[in-house]
Amino acid sequence: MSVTHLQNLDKIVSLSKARGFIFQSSEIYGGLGAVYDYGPLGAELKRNIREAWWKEMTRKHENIVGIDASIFMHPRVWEASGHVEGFNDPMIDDRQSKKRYRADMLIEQYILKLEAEGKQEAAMDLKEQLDTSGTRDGLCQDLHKIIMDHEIRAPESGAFDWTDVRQFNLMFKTQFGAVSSADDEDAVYLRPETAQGIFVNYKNVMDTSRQQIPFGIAQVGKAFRNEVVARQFVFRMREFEQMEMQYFVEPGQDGEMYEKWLGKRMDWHKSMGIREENLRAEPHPVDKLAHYARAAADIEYRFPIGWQEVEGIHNRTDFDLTQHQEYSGKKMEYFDQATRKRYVPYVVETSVGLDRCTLMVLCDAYREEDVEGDVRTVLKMHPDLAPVKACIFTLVKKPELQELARKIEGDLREECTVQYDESGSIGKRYRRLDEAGTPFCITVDFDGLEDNTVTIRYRDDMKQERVSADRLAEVIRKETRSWTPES
RNA sequence: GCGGGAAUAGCUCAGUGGUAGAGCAUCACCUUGCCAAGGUGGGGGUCGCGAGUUCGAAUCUCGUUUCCCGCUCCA
Repeated sequence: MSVTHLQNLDKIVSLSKARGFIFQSSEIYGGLGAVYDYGPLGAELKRNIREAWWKEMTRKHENIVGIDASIFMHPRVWEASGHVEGFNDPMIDDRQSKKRYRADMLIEQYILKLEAEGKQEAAMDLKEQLDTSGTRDGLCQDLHKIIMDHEIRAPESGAFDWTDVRQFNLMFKTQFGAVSSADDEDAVYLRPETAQGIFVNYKNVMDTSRQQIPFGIAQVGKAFRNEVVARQFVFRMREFEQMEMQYFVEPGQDGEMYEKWLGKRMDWHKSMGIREENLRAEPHPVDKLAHYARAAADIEYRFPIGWQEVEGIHNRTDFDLTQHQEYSGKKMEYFDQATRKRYVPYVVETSVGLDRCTLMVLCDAYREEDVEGDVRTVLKMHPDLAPVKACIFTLVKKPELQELARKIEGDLREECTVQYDESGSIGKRYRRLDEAGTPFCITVDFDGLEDNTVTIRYRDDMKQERVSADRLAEVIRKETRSWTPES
Protein backbone atom coordinates (compact mmCIF):
# COMPACT_ATOMS: atom_id res chain seq x y z
CA MET A 1 0.00 0.00 0.00
CA SER A 2 1.62 3.24 -1.06
CA VAL A 3 0.72 6.82 -0.36
CA THR A 4 1.61 9.60 -2.75
CA HIS A 5 2.45 13.06 -1.50
CA LEU A 6 0.73 15.86 -3.32
CA GLN A 7 2.97 18.26 -5.21
CA ASN A 8 0.27 20.84 -5.83
CA LEU A 9 -3.44 21.43 -5.37
CA ASP A 10 -4.44 20.08 -8.81
CA LYS A 11 -5.78 16.76 -7.56
CA ILE A 12 -7.68 18.40 -4.72
CA VAL A 13 -9.21 20.88 -7.18
CA SER A 14 -10.20 18.07 -9.57
CA LEU A 15 -11.64 15.87 -6.86
CA SER A 16 -13.48 18.83 -5.36
CA LYS A 17 -15.21 19.50 -8.62
CA ALA A 18 -15.78 15.86 -9.58
CA ARG A 19 -17.38 14.93 -6.27
CA GLY A 20 -19.16 18.20 -5.54
CA PHE A 21 -17.06 19.64 -2.74
CA ILE A 22 -16.09 22.98 -4.26
CA PHE A 23 -16.95 24.71 -7.55
CA GLN A 24 -15.71 27.94 -9.02
CA SER A 25 -18.22 30.73 -8.61
CA SER A 26 -20.39 31.59 -11.62
CA GLU A 27 -18.63 28.96 -13.68
CA ILE A 28 -21.17 29.05 -16.52
CA TYR A 29 -20.23 32.70 -17.06
CA GLY A 30 -16.53 31.98 -17.16
CA GLY A 31 -15.99 32.15 -13.42
CA LEU A 32 -15.30 34.97 -11.01
CA GLY A 33 -11.77 35.40 -9.74
CA ALA A 34 -10.93 33.91 -6.38
CA VAL A 35 -14.54 33.24 -5.45
CA TYR A 36 -15.73 29.69 -4.88
CA ASP A 37 -18.98 27.91 -4.09
CA TYR A 38 -19.36 24.86 -1.90
CA GLY A 39 -21.26 21.96 -3.43
CA PRO A 40 -23.32 19.35 -1.55
CA LEU A 41 -20.37 17.52 -0.01
CA GLY A 42 -18.35 20.69 0.58
CA ALA A 43 -21.22 22.43 2.32
CA GLU A 44 -21.58 19.49 4.73
CA LEU A 45 -17.85 19.28 5.37
CA LYS A 46 -17.54 22.99 5.98
CA ARG A 47 -20.58 22.97 8.25
CA ASN A 48 -19.14 20.08 10.26
CA ILE A 49 -15.90 21.98 10.79
CA ARG A 50 -17.77 25.15 11.71
CA GLU A 51 -19.91 23.28 14.23
CA ALA A 52 -16.91 21.52 15.74
CA TRP A 53 -15.25 24.89 16.23
CA TRP A 54 -18.36 26.49 17.69
CA LYS A 55 -18.83 23.61 20.11
CA GLU A 56 -15.18 23.74 21.16
CA MET A 57 -15.03 27.52 21.55
CA THR A 58 -18.39 28.35 23.09
CA ARG A 59 -20.25 25.42 24.62
CA LYS A 60 -17.17 24.05 26.32
CA HIS A 61 -16.45 27.32 28.12
CA GLU A 62 -18.86 28.99 30.48
CA ASN A 63 -17.00 32.28 29.99
CA ILE A 64 -17.11 32.42 26.20
CA VAL A 65 -20.27 33.54 24.44
CA GLY A 66 -21.12 33.79 20.75
CA ILE A 67 -22.42 36.66 18.69
CA ASP A 68 -23.32 37.15 15.04
CA ALA A 69 -22.43 40.65 13.90
CA SER A 70 -23.33 42.21 10.56
CA ILE A 71 -21.04 42.48 7.59
CA PHE A 72 -21.84 46.18 7.22
CA MET A 73 -20.40 48.41 9.92
CA HIS A 74 -20.12 52.13 10.50
CA PRO A 75 -17.35 53.50 8.26
CA ARG A 76 -15.60 55.02 11.28
CA VAL A 77 -14.96 51.50 12.57
CA TRP A 78 -12.39 51.02 9.81
CA GLU A 79 -10.70 54.30 10.55
CA ALA A 80 -10.40 53.30 14.21
CA SER A 81 -9.15 49.81 13.35
CA GLY A 82 -6.45 51.14 11.07
CA HIS A 83 -7.79 49.39 7.97
CA VAL A 84 -8.39 52.58 6.01
CA GLU A 85 -4.71 53.45 6.53
CA GLY A 86 -3.13 50.05 6.70
CA PHE A 87 -5.00 48.43 3.85
CA ASN A 88 -3.91 51.17 1.48
CA ASP A 89 -0.43 50.26 0.41
CA PRO A 90 1.18 52.53 -2.19
CA MET A 91 2.85 50.22 -4.71
CA ILE A 92 5.24 50.89 -7.56
CA ASP A 93 6.45 48.53 -10.30
CA ASP A 94 9.92 48.23 -11.79
CA ARG A 95 9.30 47.86 -15.53
CA GLN A 96 12.66 46.10 -16.04
CA SER A 97 12.39 43.31 -13.49
CA LYS A 98 8.57 43.33 -13.36
CA LYS A 99 8.85 43.35 -9.59
CA ARG A 100 6.51 45.30 -7.39
CA TYR A 101 7.59 47.27 -4.33
CA ARG A 102 5.92 49.27 -1.64
CA ALA A 103 6.86 52.84 -2.53
CA ASP A 104 7.28 53.97 1.08
CA MET A 105 9.49 50.97 1.86
CA LEU A 106 11.76 51.82 -1.08
CA ILE A 107 12.25 55.30 0.27
CA GLU A 108 12.89 54.00 3.78
CA GLN A 109 15.56 51.68 2.45
CA TYR A 110 17.11 54.58 0.59
CA ILE A 111 17.17 56.60 3.81
CA LEU A 112 18.99 53.74 5.58
CA LYS A 113 21.49 53.67 2.74
CA LEU A 114 22.11 57.41 3.05
CA GLU A 115 22.64 57.03 6.80
CA ALA A 116 25.08 54.18 6.24
CA GLU A 117 27.01 56.41 3.89
CA GLY A 118 27.22 59.08 6.59
CA LYS A 119 24.93 61.51 4.79
CA GLN A 120 22.93 62.25 7.92
CA GLU A 121 21.61 65.59 6.74
CA ALA A 122 20.24 64.26 3.46
CA ALA A 123 18.69 61.32 5.32
CA MET A 124 16.97 63.61 7.82
CA ASP A 125 15.66 65.79 5.03
CA LEU A 126 14.28 62.83 3.11
CA LYS A 127 12.70 61.39 6.25
CA GLU A 128 10.89 64.67 6.73
CA GLN A 129 9.61 64.49 3.15
CA LEU A 130 8.46 60.89 3.62
CA ASP A 131 6.68 61.67 6.87
CA THR A 132 4.79 64.54 5.28
CA SER A 133 3.98 62.66 2.08
CA GLY A 134 0.31 62.75 1.28
CA THR A 135 0.03 66.37 2.41
CA ARG A 136 1.02 67.93 -0.91
CA ASP A 137 -0.44 66.37 -4.09
CA GLY A 138 -1.73 63.16 -2.54
CA LEU A 139 0.18 60.18 -1.24
CA CYS A 140 0.88 58.49 -4.58
CA GLN A 141 2.09 61.63 -6.31
CA ASP A 142 4.23 62.70 -3.36
CA LEU A 143 5.93 59.32 -3.06
CA HIS A 144 6.46 59.15 -6.81
CA LYS A 145 8.06 62.60 -6.79
CA ILE A 146 10.45 61.60 -4.00
CA ILE A 147 11.52 58.50 -5.91
CA MET A 148 11.99 60.52 -9.10
CA ASP A 149 13.82 63.42 -7.42
CA HIS A 150 16.28 61.15 -5.68
CA GLU A 151 16.62 58.74 -8.57
CA ILE A 152 15.95 55.82 -6.29
CA ARG A 153 16.70 52.66 -8.20
CA ALA A 154 15.11 49.23 -8.04
CA PRO A 155 16.92 47.11 -5.42
CA GLU A 156 17.30 44.03 -7.59
CA SER A 157 17.61 45.20 -11.18
CA GLY A 158 19.26 48.54 -10.39
CA ALA A 159 17.00 50.03 -13.02
CA PHE A 160 15.36 53.43 -12.88
CA ASP A 161 12.28 52.62 -14.88
CA TRP A 162 9.25 53.00 -12.61
CA THR A 163 5.55 52.97 -13.18
CA ASP A 164 3.31 55.42 -11.33
CA VAL A 165 2.68 54.81 -7.66
CA ARG A 166 -0.72 53.21 -7.23
CA GLN A 167 -2.75 52.33 -4.20
CA PHE A 168 -4.53 49.08 -3.73
CA ASN A 169 -7.29 49.29 -1.20
CA LEU A 170 -8.06 45.83 0.00
CA MET A 171 -11.48 46.77 1.31
CA PHE A 172 -14.58 46.43 -0.87
CA LYS A 173 -16.56 49.61 -0.91
CA THR A 174 -20.24 49.87 -1.68
CA GLN A 175 -23.06 52.39 -1.48
CA PHE A 176 -25.30 52.57 1.54
CA GLY A 177 -28.90 53.57 0.96
CA ALA A 178 -31.10 53.22 -2.08
CA VAL A 179 -29.82 56.34 -3.80
CA SER A 180 -26.32 55.76 -5.01
CA SER A 181 -23.99 58.66 -5.31
CA ALA A 182 -20.32 59.06 -5.99
CA ASP A 183 -19.87 60.75 -2.61
CA ASP A 184 -17.67 58.90 -0.22
CA GLU A 185 -19.93 60.02 2.62
CA ASP A 186 -22.41 57.28 1.77
CA ALA A 187 -19.78 54.62 1.27
CA VAL A 188 -19.66 51.60 3.52
CA TYR A 189 -17.20 48.73 3.40
CA LEU A 190 -17.71 45.02 3.41
CA ARG A 191 -15.84 44.04 6.57
CA PRO A 192 -12.28 42.87 5.86
CA GLU A 193 -12.23 40.97 9.16
CA THR A 194 -14.86 39.84 11.63
CA ALA A 195 -12.92 40.91 14.72
CA GLN A 196 -14.26 44.49 14.74
CA GLY A 197 -17.81 43.20 15.09
CA ILE A 198 -16.71 41.71 18.39
CA PHE A 199 -14.88 44.82 19.62
CA VAL A 200 -17.76 47.19 18.93
CA ASN A 201 -20.11 44.82 20.78
CA TYR A 202 -17.79 44.20 23.70
CA LYS A 203 -19.65 46.54 26.03
CA ASN A 204 -23.08 45.27 24.96
CA VAL A 205 -22.06 41.69 25.61
CA MET A 206 -20.46 42.43 28.95
CA ASP A 207 -23.46 44.45 30.12
CA THR A 208 -25.99 41.80 29.14
CA SER A 209 -24.36 38.41 29.59
CA ARG A 210 -23.12 38.79 33.18
CA GLN A 211 -19.58 38.01 32.05
CA GLN A 212 -16.60 39.21 34.00
CA ILE A 213 -13.05 39.41 32.84
CA PRO A 214 -11.55 37.13 31.72
CA PHE A 215 -14.16 36.22 29.14
CA GLY A 216 -14.38 35.64 25.42
CA ILE A 217 -16.65 36.45 22.50
CA ALA A 218 -16.76 34.08 19.53
CA GLN A 219 -18.10 34.62 16.07
CA VAL A 220 -18.19 32.92 12.68
CA GLY A 221 -18.78 34.97 9.58
CA LYS A 222 -17.85 36.17 6.14
CA ALA A 223 -15.12 38.71 5.50
CA PHE A 224 -14.04 40.31 2.23
CA ARG A 225 -10.69 41.40 0.88
CA ASN A 226 -10.00 42.65 -2.59
CA GLU A 227 -6.74 40.76 -2.84
CA VAL A 228 -4.22 41.91 -5.42
CA VAL A 229 -3.11 38.35 -5.88
CA ALA A 230 -5.89 35.91 -5.10
CA ARG A 231 -5.03 32.39 -6.12
CA GLN A 232 -4.37 28.88 -4.92
CA PHE A 233 -7.95 27.68 -4.85
CA VAL A 234 -9.85 28.39 -1.63
CA PHE A 235 -6.62 29.21 0.20
CA ARG A 236 -6.85 32.88 -0.70
CA MET A 237 -10.30 34.09 -1.62
CA ARG A 238 -11.86 37.50 -1.98
CA GLU A 239 -14.85 36.35 0.07
CA PHE A 240 -13.98 34.04 2.92
CA GLU A 241 -15.22 32.86 6.28
CA GLN A 242 -13.46 33.44 9.57
CA MET A 243 -13.97 31.79 12.93
CA GLU A 244 -12.76 34.17 15.61
CA MET A 245 -12.65 34.36 19.35
CA GLN A 246 -11.47 37.45 21.18
CA TYR A 247 -10.52 36.81 24.78
CA PHE A 248 -10.59 39.84 27.08
CA VAL A 249 -8.07 39.78 29.91
CA GLU A 250 -6.53 41.99 32.55
CA PRO A 251 -3.34 43.70 31.35
CA GLY A 252 -0.46 41.58 32.53
CA GLN A 253 -2.36 38.36 32.01
CA ASP A 254 -2.13 38.72 28.23
CA GLY A 255 1.19 36.94 27.80
CA GLU A 256 0.09 33.87 29.69
CA MET A 257 -3.31 33.74 27.96
CA TYR A 258 -1.67 34.12 24.57
CA GLU A 259 0.48 31.05 25.25
CA LYS A 260 -2.49 29.14 26.60
CA TRP A 261 -4.69 29.80 23.60
CA LEU A 262 -1.91 29.02 21.18
CA GLY A 263 -1.62 25.60 22.77
CA LYS A 264 -5.37 25.01 22.96
CA ARG A 265 -5.89 25.95 19.35
CA MET A 266 -3.10 23.66 18.19
CA ASP A 267 -4.73 20.84 20.15
CA TRP A 268 -8.01 21.52 18.39
CA HIS A 269 -6.47 21.08 14.95
CA LYS A 270 -5.02 17.78 16.05
CA SER A 271 -8.39 16.71 17.44
CA MET A 272 -9.86 17.32 13.99
CA GLY A 273 -7.68 14.45 12.81
CA ILE A 274 -5.00 16.55 11.15
CA ARG A 275 -1.69 14.69 11.27
CA GLU A 276 0.65 16.18 13.83
CA GLU A 277 3.66 16.19 11.51
CA ASN A 278 1.76 18.50 9.14
CA LEU A 279 1.09 21.14 11.78
CA ARG A 280 3.41 23.68 13.37
CA ALA A 281 3.27 26.94 15.29
CA GLU A 282 5.34 29.76 13.84
CA PRO A 283 5.85 32.88 15.97
CA HIS A 284 6.03 36.13 14.02
CA PRO A 285 9.36 37.96 14.34
CA VAL A 286 8.96 40.99 16.60
CA ASP A 287 9.90 43.41 13.82
CA LYS A 288 7.24 42.03 11.49
CA LEU A 289 4.21 42.28 13.75
CA ALA A 290 1.00 43.89 12.54
CA HIS A 291 0.21 47.37 13.82
CA TYR A 292 -2.17 46.03 16.48
CA ALA A 293 -0.13 43.15 17.87
CA ARG A 294 2.41 42.69 20.61
CA ALA A 295 2.91 39.02 19.86
CA ALA A 296 1.61 36.79 17.13
CA ALA A 297 1.98 33.25 15.92
CA ASP A 298 0.59 31.34 12.99
CA ILE A 299 -0.64 27.82 13.19
CA GLU A 300 0.58 26.50 9.88
CA TYR A 301 -0.34 23.43 7.89
CA ARG A 302 1.92 21.74 5.38
CA PHE A 303 -0.20 22.27 2.27
CA PRO A 304 0.94 20.91 -1.09
CA ILE A 305 1.87 24.55 -1.79
CA GLY A 306 4.10 24.65 1.30
CA TRP A 307 3.71 25.58 4.95
CA GLN A 308 0.90 28.13 5.10
CA GLU A 309 -1.11 29.87 7.77
CA VAL A 310 -4.44 28.39 8.79
CA GLU A 311 -4.93 30.23 12.05
CA GLY A 312 -3.46 33.32 13.67
CA ILE A 313 -3.10 33.83 17.41
CA HIS A 314 -2.51 37.46 18.33
CA ASN A 315 -1.93 39.43 21.46
CA ARG A 316 -3.75 42.56 20.32
CA THR A 317 -3.13 44.40 23.59
CA ASP A 318 -5.64 47.17 24.27
CA PHE A 319 -5.11 48.59 20.79
CA ASP A 320 -8.59 47.94 19.39
CA LEU A 321 -10.63 48.91 22.43
CA THR A 322 -8.54 52.03 23.01
CA GLN A 323 -8.96 53.04 19.38
CA HIS A 324 -12.72 52.57 19.56
CA GLN A 325 -12.81 54.45 22.84
CA GLU A 326 -11.06 57.34 21.17
CA TYR A 327 -13.02 57.32 17.90
CA SER A 328 -16.46 56.68 19.40
CA GLY A 329 -16.04 58.65 22.60
CA LYS A 330 -17.49 55.72 24.55
CA LYS A 331 -15.65 54.36 27.58
CA MET A 332 -14.30 50.87 27.08
CA GLU A 333 -12.90 50.51 30.56
CA TYR A 334 -13.63 47.62 32.86
CA PHE A 335 -13.91 47.99 36.61
CA ASP A 336 -12.86 44.96 38.60
CA GLN A 337 -15.00 44.87 41.79
CA ALA A 338 -12.65 42.50 43.59
CA THR A 339 -9.37 44.29 42.99
CA ARG A 340 -10.84 47.82 42.60
CA LYS A 341 -8.80 48.11 39.40
CA ARG A 342 -9.98 50.06 36.37
CA TYR A 343 -8.49 49.30 32.97
CA VAL A 344 -9.07 48.82 29.25
CA PRO A 345 -8.81 45.03 28.79
CA TYR A 346 -6.17 43.39 26.69
CA VAL A 347 -7.30 41.07 23.93
CA VAL A 348 -5.95 37.69 22.89
CA GLU A 349 -7.33 36.75 19.51
CA THR A 350 -7.68 33.38 17.85
CA SER A 351 -8.64 33.75 14.21
CA VAL A 352 -8.95 30.76 11.93
CA GLY A 353 -9.92 30.60 8.26
CA LEU A 354 -12.83 28.22 7.80
CA ASP A 355 -12.17 27.79 4.10
CA ARG A 356 -8.50 27.14 4.80
CA CYS A 357 -9.51 24.60 7.43
CA THR A 358 -11.72 22.87 4.90
CA LEU A 359 -8.87 22.79 2.40
CA MET A 360 -6.54 21.51 5.10
CA VAL A 361 -8.90 18.66 5.95
CA LEU A 362 -9.18 17.72 2.27
CA CYS A 363 -5.40 17.83 1.76
CA ASP A 364 -4.63 15.90 4.92
CA ALA A 365 -7.25 13.26 4.16
CA TYR A 366 -6.27 12.74 0.51
CA ARG A 367 -4.58 9.43 -0.24
CA GLU A 368 -3.78 7.49 -3.36
CA GLU A 369 -3.29 3.87 -2.49
CA ASP A 370 -2.10 0.96 -4.55
CA VAL A 371 -4.75 -1.75 -4.28
CA GLU A 372 -3.88 -4.84 -6.30
CA GLY A 373 -2.34 -2.80 -9.09
CA ASP A 374 -5.18 -0.33 -9.10
CA VAL A 375 -5.12 3.18 -7.63
CA ARG A 376 -7.65 3.83 -4.90
CA THR A 377 -8.32 7.50 -4.18
CA VAL A 378 -9.67 7.94 -0.69
CA LEU A 379 -10.33 10.78 1.73
CA LYS A 380 -9.39 9.52 5.16
CA MET A 381 -10.87 12.32 7.20
CA HIS A 382 -12.19 12.22 10.74
CA PRO A 383 -15.60 10.46 10.66
CA ASP A 384 -17.11 13.41 12.56
CA LEU A 385 -16.20 15.68 9.63
CA ALA A 386 -17.24 13.35 6.81
CA PRO A 387 -20.00 14.94 4.70
CA VAL A 388 -21.76 11.60 4.36
CA LYS A 389 -21.12 9.37 7.33
CA ALA A 390 -22.67 6.16 6.05
CA CYS A 391 -23.99 4.76 2.80
CA ILE A 392 -26.39 1.83 2.52
CA PHE A 393 -25.98 -0.56 -0.41
CA THR A 394 -27.85 -3.54 -1.71
CA LEU A 395 -25.43 -6.23 -2.79
CA VAL A 396 -27.39 -6.57 -6.01
CA LYS A 397 -30.41 -4.70 -7.23
CA LYS A 398 -33.23 -6.97 -6.01
CA PRO A 399 -36.54 -5.85 -4.46
CA GLU A 400 -36.18 -8.01 -1.35
CA LEU A 401 -32.81 -6.45 -0.55
CA GLN A 402 -34.05 -2.96 -1.32
CA GLU A 403 -36.72 -3.22 1.34
CA LEU A 404 -34.30 -4.02 4.18
CA ALA A 405 -31.73 -1.52 2.91
CA ARG A 406 -34.31 1.27 2.83
CA LYS A 407 -35.38 0.41 6.36
CA ILE A 408 -31.80 0.59 7.64
CA GLU A 409 -31.30 3.85 5.76
CA GLY A 410 -34.37 5.32 7.45
CA ASP A 411 -33.23 4.20 10.90
CA LEU A 412 -29.72 5.61 10.45
CA ARG A 413 -31.01 8.92 9.15
CA GLU A 414 -31.91 9.69 12.75
CA GLU A 415 -28.30 9.08 13.72
CA CYS A 416 -26.20 10.73 11.02
CA THR A 417 -25.99 11.85 7.39
CA VAL A 418 -26.60 8.85 5.14
CA GLN A 419 -26.98 8.02 1.49
CA TYR A 420 -28.49 5.09 -0.36
CA ASP A 421 -26.90 3.55 -3.46
CA GLU A 422 -27.76 0.48 -5.49
CA SER A 423 -26.37 1.32 -8.92
CA GLY A 424 -23.33 -0.29 -10.52
CA SER A 425 -21.07 -2.92 -9.09
CA ILE A 426 -20.43 -3.09 -5.38
CA GLY A 427 -16.74 -2.31 -5.86
CA LYS A 428 -17.49 0.78 -7.87
CA ARG A 429 -19.80 2.04 -5.17
CA TYR A 430 -17.18 1.50 -2.45
CA ARG A 431 -14.64 3.50 -4.42
CA ARG A 432 -17.08 6.30 -5.16
CA LEU A 433 -17.81 6.69 -1.47
CA ASP A 434 -14.08 6.49 -0.67
CA GLU A 435 -13.62 9.65 -2.72
CA ALA A 436 -16.39 11.33 -0.77
CA GLY A 437 -14.68 10.39 2.49
CA THR A 438 -17.60 8.28 3.70
CA PRO A 439 -16.19 6.18 6.54
CA PHE A 440 -18.88 3.48 6.70
CA CYS A 441 -20.54 1.50 3.91
CA ILE A 442 -23.27 -0.93 4.87
CA THR A 443 -24.23 -3.70 2.48
CA VAL A 444 -27.42 -5.70 2.67
CA ASP A 445 -27.22 -9.24 1.27
CA PHE A 446 -29.49 -12.29 1.20
CA ASP A 447 -28.12 -13.73 4.46
CA GLY A 448 -29.27 -10.58 6.17
CA LEU A 449 -32.87 -11.30 5.21
CA GLU A 450 -32.68 -14.40 7.42
CA ASP A 451 -30.91 -13.03 10.52
CA ASN A 452 -31.07 -9.22 10.16
CA THR A 453 -27.29 -8.88 9.79
CA VAL A 454 -25.34 -6.75 7.32
CA THR A 455 -21.73 -6.17 6.45
CA ILE A 456 -20.14 -2.89 7.44
CA ARG A 457 -17.09 -1.97 5.41
CA TYR A 458 -14.56 0.52 6.71
CA ARG A 459 -13.17 3.19 4.44
CA ASP A 460 -9.67 3.33 5.87
CA ASP A 461 -8.62 -0.33 5.73
CA MET A 462 -11.39 -1.71 3.48
CA LYS A 463 -12.05 -4.42 6.05
CA GLN A 464 -15.53 -5.78 6.58
CA GLU A 465 -17.44 -6.98 9.59
CA ARG A 466 -20.77 -8.70 9.88
CA VAL A 467 -23.01 -7.02 12.45
CA SER A 468 -26.65 -7.02 13.43
CA ALA A 469 -28.55 -4.21 11.74
CA ASP A 470 -29.77 -3.12 15.18
CA ARG A 471 -26.20 -2.48 16.33
CA LEU A 472 -25.16 -0.26 13.39
CA ALA A 473 -25.60 3.07 15.16
CA GLU A 474 -23.65 1.77 18.12
CA VAL A 475 -20.79 0.45 15.96
CA ILE A 476 -20.60 3.73 14.04
CA ARG A 477 -20.45 5.72 17.27
CA LYS A 478 -17.73 3.50 18.69
CA GLU A 479 -15.61 3.60 15.53
CA THR A 480 -15.99 7.37 15.29
CA ARG A 481 -14.85 7.89 18.88
CA SER A 482 -11.75 5.74 18.53
CA TRP A 483 -10.66 7.09 15.12
CA THR A 484 -7.10 8.39 14.73
CA PRO A 485 -5.32 9.48 11.55
CA GLU A 486 -2.81 7.10 10.02
CA SER A 487 0.46 8.72 9.05
C1' G B 1 -2.31 45.05 -11.29
C1' C B 2 2.50 43.54 -14.31
C1' G B 3 5.20 39.54 -17.05
C1' G B 4 5.12 34.28 -18.94
C1' G B 5 1.98 29.92 -20.28
C1' A B 6 -2.90 27.85 -21.15
C1' A B 7 -8.41 27.37 -22.44
C1' U B 8 -12.11 21.76 -27.41
C1' A B 9 -17.93 16.97 -23.74
C1' G B 10 -18.24 16.38 -16.38
C1' C B 11 -12.59 14.63 -16.60
C1' U B 12 -7.94 13.55 -19.64
C1' C B 13 -6.91 14.90 -24.35
C1' A B 14 -6.74 14.30 -30.19
C1' G B 15 -8.07 17.43 -34.10
C1' U B 16 -3.16 23.37 -37.73
C1' G B 17 -8.30 26.58 -42.88
C1' G B 18 -13.25 22.49 -45.44
C1' U B 19 -19.38 17.84 -41.74
C1' A B 20 -17.06 18.12 -33.82
C1' G B 21 -13.80 13.20 -32.17
C1' A B 22 -11.78 9.22 -28.56
C1' G B 23 -11.20 7.03 -23.72
C1' C B 24 -13.09 7.51 -18.96
C1' A B 25 -17.31 9.46 -16.31
C1' U B 26 -22.81 10.06 -16.31
C1' C B 27 -28.05 8.09 -17.26
C1' A B 28 -31.48 3.78 -18.59
C1' C B 29 -32.01 -1.44 -19.22
C1' C B 30 -29.75 -6.29 -18.92
C1' U B 31 -26.00 -8.73 -16.27
C1' U B 32 -23.58 -8.63 -11.52
C1' G B 33 -23.14 -12.73 -4.37
C1' C B 34 -18.12 -7.83 -1.75
C1' C B 35 -13.62 -3.67 -3.85
C1' A B 36 -13.74 1.16 -10.27
C1' A B 37 -16.23 -6.58 -14.20
C1' G B 38 -19.28 -7.12 -18.96
C1' G B 39 -23.24 -6.04 -22.83
C1' U B 40 -26.87 -2.71 -25.35
C1' G B 41 -28.73 2.03 -25.82
C1' G B 42 -29.11 7.35 -24.53
C1' G B 43 -27.89 12.36 -23.08
C1' G B 44 -24.11 15.96 -23.18
C1' G B 45 -19.86 20.68 -27.00
C1' U B 46 -22.56 28.26 -30.26
C1' C B 47 -14.42 24.48 -29.62
C1' G B 48 -13.98 30.37 -22.87
C1' C B 49 -16.23 35.09 -24.78
C1' G B 50 -16.21 39.28 -28.57
C1' A B 51 -14.45 41.31 -32.98
C1' G B 52 -11.36 40.92 -37.50
C1' U B 53 -9.09 38.29 -41.96
C1' U B 54 -11.32 34.55 -45.35
C1' C B 55 -15.91 31.77 -50.03
C1' G B 56 -15.24 29.11 -45.37
C1' A B 57 -12.15 29.74 -38.59
C1' A B 58 -11.72 25.03 -33.10
C1' U B 59 -7.43 26.21 -36.41
C1' C B 60 -4.76 32.78 -38.46
C1' U B 61 -4.89 38.18 -36.03
C1' C B 62 -6.50 41.55 -32.12
C1' G B 63 -9.19 42.38 -27.69
C1' U B 64 -11.36 40.31 -23.33
C1' U B 65 -12.43 36.75 -19.29
C1' U B 66 -10.82 32.72 -16.46
C1' C B 67 -7.03 29.28 -14.85
C1' C B 68 -1.66 27.96 -13.87
C1' C B 69 3.60 30.02 -12.59
C1' G B 70 6.37 34.46 -10.48
C1' C B 71 6.26 39.70 -7.74
C1' U B 72 3.25 42.11 -2.65
C1' C B 73 -0.26 41.18 1.40
C1' C B 74 -2.91 38.00 4.59
C1' A B 75 -7.47 34.15 7.54
